[in-house]
Amino acid sequence: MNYPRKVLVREILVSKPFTSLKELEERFPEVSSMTLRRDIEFFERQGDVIKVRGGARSMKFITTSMEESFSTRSGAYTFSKQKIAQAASVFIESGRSLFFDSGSTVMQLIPFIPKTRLSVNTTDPNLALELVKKDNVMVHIVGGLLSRDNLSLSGMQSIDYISKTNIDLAFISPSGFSLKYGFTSGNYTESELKSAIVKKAGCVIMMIHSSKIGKSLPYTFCELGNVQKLVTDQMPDSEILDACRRCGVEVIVAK
Amino acid sequence: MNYPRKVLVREILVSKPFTSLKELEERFPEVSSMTLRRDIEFFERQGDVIKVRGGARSMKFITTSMEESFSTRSGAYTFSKQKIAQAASVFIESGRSLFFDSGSTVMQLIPFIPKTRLSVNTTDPNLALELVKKDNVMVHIVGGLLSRDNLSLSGMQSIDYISKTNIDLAFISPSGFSLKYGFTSGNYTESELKSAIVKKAGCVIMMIHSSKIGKSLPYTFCELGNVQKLVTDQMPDSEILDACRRCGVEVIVAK
DNA sequence: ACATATTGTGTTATCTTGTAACAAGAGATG
DNA sequence: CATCTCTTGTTACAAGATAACACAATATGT
Repeated sequence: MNYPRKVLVREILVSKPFTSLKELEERFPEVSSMTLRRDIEFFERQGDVIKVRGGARSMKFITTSMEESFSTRSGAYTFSKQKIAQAASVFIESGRSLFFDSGSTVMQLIPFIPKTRLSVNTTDPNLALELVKKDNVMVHIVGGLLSRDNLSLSGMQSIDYISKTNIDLAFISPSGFSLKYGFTSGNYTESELKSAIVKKAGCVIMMIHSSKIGKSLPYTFCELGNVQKLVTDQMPDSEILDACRRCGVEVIVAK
Repeated sequence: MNYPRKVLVREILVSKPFTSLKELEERFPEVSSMTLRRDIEFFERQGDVIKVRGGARSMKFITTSMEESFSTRSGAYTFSKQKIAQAASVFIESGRSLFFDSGSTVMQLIPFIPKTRLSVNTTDPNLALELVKKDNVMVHIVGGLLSRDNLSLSGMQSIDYISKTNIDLAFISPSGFSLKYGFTSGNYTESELKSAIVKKAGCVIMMIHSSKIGKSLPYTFCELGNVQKLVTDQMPDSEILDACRRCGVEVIVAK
């Protein structure tokens, strides 16, 4: 089975994001366009390309272009999460040791990280893999058990790790916040870890989407009094604002 | 900005691999098909779908179907690496605590892991994220500094982590092996860590592609005498075989 | 409030592209 | 040598995509 044409067609197809049928026709005038269509069909079955009107798009490029947008906008409320991230990012100063919580809100911080020497610790391997692309950041992953639910690390080893790490600034995104229960999480080992981080961090910045304010989950990992900044996307109600004022928590509403 | 239709359209589009325009027309008879086309166009720009003849294909499904083949076939010598992995996998027993080194060779182990309760520690976040999809495995990530070069973890914290972890079986893939220098690596902190792992592991299985035998890199992390098994894809020369026999190393050639 | 942009939508006519079906040629296989 | 399968070419037809314009609804600025 030797199809020199097919091999060449494949090379062309995978070499760039889109190849038009026209292009192939010009490149291979010795065969009919139907044959080239069939070639495209063949490589679609192989999973190399995906047939679109007028030609084919290379899978390789589809996935890489996906990844770019993936890290920035995934899930719900992306726009407001970006705003929150941007507002929170102003507290990042050169040379600091940071902690980044797992989750989509904190993930949005990545594009806003200033180009200065930084050290970041995180419990989120996906976030770490994104972060390592920025070459001004030393990326540390907190060891521990990887949870299947939210792909974040926690457990005994992670607490041990944190106990030996100095953190200037911790960016945490809680699953819920209410005046009654404080900042809460849905997972025991995780809340245990977050709790340890809050204790060690010089400054705790809570990044919380307005939709999570008023909600509470089973495990409280810290009280309002333990944090320094609260960044959200909508002005919280006066009761919460009062409480923040009493506790000395600066409230930042991202616009 | 409230487009109830668009939200619904999106839900339909991303819920399955392919949605035909017809389908959307039936679901939304109140708008023209042109509008639905434009919706598809919109979500194509968003990166949610990709427009094909007759409708749209969901990105989510495209990438997941891609990933299947991605984790298995990536990089050079994939076929022999799979063979090595398969041969090495027979040593995995239920209930054991394993260590998986970073790298493509060890990555190939994943499909061959038996469906029994296992605990795996790894320095490779990508490997961990693959592994966590298998729900019989407890996945632990060794904490530490994430290297930009090979996306693996090492450093002080990782050694600390290993010192507190019991490992029955360690699967390591060295960058080089020669009789003169033993098993070598190109990175100091990594070789330091690998060295610590070899010391702690009950059984060390070296997975090494034939192309790396005879090569040596700057840092030796262990000698032939420290390992129990050596899995490779081609019969090594007699000098190496002799040395293995003297050191009590079982040589497995994957076929 | 008014006038002006902007945006979303519908309609049509036209054109491009894809498909299906059949036929012919080239190797392979008995 | 007959037959089978696989690839390719041809044609006619159907389906889908696009562009251009028109109109309404909503935003925006004064």
